[in-house]
Amino acid sequence: MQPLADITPLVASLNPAQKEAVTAPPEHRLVLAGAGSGKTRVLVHRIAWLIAVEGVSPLSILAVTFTNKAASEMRGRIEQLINVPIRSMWVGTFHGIAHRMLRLHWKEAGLAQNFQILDADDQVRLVKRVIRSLDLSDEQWPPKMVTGWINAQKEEARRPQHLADLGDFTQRQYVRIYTAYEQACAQSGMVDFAELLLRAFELSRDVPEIQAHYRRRFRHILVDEFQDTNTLQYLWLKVLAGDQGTMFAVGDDDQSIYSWRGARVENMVRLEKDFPGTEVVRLEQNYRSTGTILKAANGLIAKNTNRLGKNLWTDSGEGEQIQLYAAFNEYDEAEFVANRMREHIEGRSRHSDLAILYRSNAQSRVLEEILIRARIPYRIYGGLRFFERQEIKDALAYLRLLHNRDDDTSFERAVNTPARGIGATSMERLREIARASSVSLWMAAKNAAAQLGRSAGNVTQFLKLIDDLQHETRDMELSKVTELVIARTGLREHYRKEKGEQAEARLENLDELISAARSFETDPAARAAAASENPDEPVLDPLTAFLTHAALESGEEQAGPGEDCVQLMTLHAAKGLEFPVVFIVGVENGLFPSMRAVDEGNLEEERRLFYVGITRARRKLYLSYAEIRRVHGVEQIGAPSMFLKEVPSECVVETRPRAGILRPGFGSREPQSSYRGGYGGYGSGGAPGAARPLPRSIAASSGGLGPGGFRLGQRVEHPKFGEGTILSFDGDGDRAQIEVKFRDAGVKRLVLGFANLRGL
DNA sequence: GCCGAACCCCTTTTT
DNA sequence: GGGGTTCGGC
Repeated sequence: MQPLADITPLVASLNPAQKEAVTAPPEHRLVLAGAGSGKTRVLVHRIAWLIAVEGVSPLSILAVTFTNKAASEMRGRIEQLINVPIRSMWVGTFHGIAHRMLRLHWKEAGLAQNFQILDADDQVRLVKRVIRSLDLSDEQWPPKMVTGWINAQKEEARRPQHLADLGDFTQRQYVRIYTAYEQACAQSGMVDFAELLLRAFELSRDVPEIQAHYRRRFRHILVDEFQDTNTLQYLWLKVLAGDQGTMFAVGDDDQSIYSWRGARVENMVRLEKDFPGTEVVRLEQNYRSTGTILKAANGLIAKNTNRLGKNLWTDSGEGEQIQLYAAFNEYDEAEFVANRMREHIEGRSRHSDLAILYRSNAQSRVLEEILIRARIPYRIYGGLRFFERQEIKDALAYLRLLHNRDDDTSFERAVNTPARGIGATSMERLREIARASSVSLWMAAKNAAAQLGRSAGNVTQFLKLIDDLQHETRDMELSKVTELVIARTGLREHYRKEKGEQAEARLENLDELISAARSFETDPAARAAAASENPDEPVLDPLTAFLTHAALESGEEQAGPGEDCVQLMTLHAAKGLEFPVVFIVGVENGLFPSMRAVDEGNLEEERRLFYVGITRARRKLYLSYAEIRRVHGVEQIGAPSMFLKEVPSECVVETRPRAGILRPGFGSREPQSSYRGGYGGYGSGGAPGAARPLPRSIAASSGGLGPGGFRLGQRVEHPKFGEGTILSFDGDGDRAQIEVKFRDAGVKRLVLGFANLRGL
């Protein structure tokens, strides 16, 4: 590669730390990149630098991300920066890259050539069927939990044989299910998400030629969001790097919020040990937020122990204070948000400049309700994605069955959708037959349809339908195939008969699927040419490519261009994004930090989540909590989040509610100030950093305590059940009941007079 | 076998 | 409170 004559564009816009990371010699680097410090920028410029200045071939670069969005953004920005074709460069998600390898080396990996990817939903269904096939009860062995366990094993690179001798009865059953599940996957040619990674790892570790090939090829491995890697991903990268490859890992331990799905922050420290000579570069200058917002974030995160250590700073101004609002309830909170949004919109903000972040998805409902009433256009992220929709999965099941008759998961789904008179009893019998002779459902149906009694004819007809479709569509373009499948299987008619708005949307989605298929159509001659041109690139037939796309990229949920909406999402979903104005709602104990996090003592991750939320804001941040909130249909009284005390008080100003709002549930026009009296609030005096009074909840100000002098949320001890937290009160006087969540004994409802509870 | 009613769960989620 | 699943009647 000819080095660029002028490297100015690669480094001119970088600050010293960024420049150091970008222009470092090709050795191991760990870049600790604080929020908003130009992490992606460094990654992109680093790749460009390697190619344009170090003369590295794009072929020897492997760049890995977690999401497709991050991968395509990276690709786009590199292409923008240097005028070099990088088509052949491996930039992608962990799963995408693993998939690529497995398509190229399916034989060595021990997979079927036409293997398909099992999504999370299908995986649970399959595990459930496996549990039942082992004559275990799926109540005693909840499929979701077992699936989670299996995935956790895979993410630690553990196969059943590594677990066989360990453990108690429960574990032995788990291992039994894991083993049977693996067999089921193998038989139907299915690979789940974790399996993609595990296979690719084992392939790279155990097959010498393949290991040598990729080690020779990938001399430069770059990883984004390194704090989110799990054990398996780490091990895989390590195998690929070997002795010669250099690692360039970018991450932020303070933004590690996915430990619950296997992410290991420790990998950052491990990297330094496993890759000798790793130099650490810290990016601490923030280009996103105001000084005030950063000060709040820094103050908060400083409460965590176990940090690699970093302090964000900015040379932009202090900006406005953070506004904190104490709402009566979730409706008042939502109205506060809507009102402030309106002010911003009447100012010069676009809708899309504004975002509402919350801890749990359930919180979006009320916000939505109020936004609709306020006529503020909004968009919720994190709903069902396109390829996860029922009607889409139905249609895909048929396509997959055309592709691979042994795909039991698709058989199960397609066989009676729409209803064909093949019900639970017949299917149970069919499963037994298949199990007895270790064949797929398709084979079992083919061989033994006659044994199915009344529904035998229906089953035979179904088999014929699939076979006929196969013949008819042999030379058809993919979109035509899809169209025909939707028509001939009766799916379209099925959804046409359904009434309501949703049914209409479903028909539209099916049409959308047909046009999506169109973009995967390729000419066989062109494919052959591509395959011979680049042997390191798997060339997929249109159907395989389409099905893979459906599994690996479950559909964009980005607002379309020109769509100017306020954005709603969970704090988790907000990671990596930024907005001029951010509202974080529901900042209450029990919700944020969540009850569970408190119980499990996992406050640090919860605090990091708040840190992530705060650092999403560029210009203005609003925080709010509700004193009363309906949770699962029950009113609960909440206290402001413990994290609020950890934000430096001078950053926050408490905004008082408008006077004259009815206090819900009390029916009086009592002005707020009268029962809020005495609340010191934030930023209203007192030395910075000094102990501040916590805002009192309604409970506290209205006589406060529940019957017996206990508070909601209070820790109590019961002579028999041990320690717990008060969830709710019911009634008063002698018959007052109290609901307590005990640490070990679960939730109990007790009559207060007899409970003999002791406050802690 | 099909459909409506009771029942049960309930943080966060990408691939 | 709401959505998915299972159960029971037809």
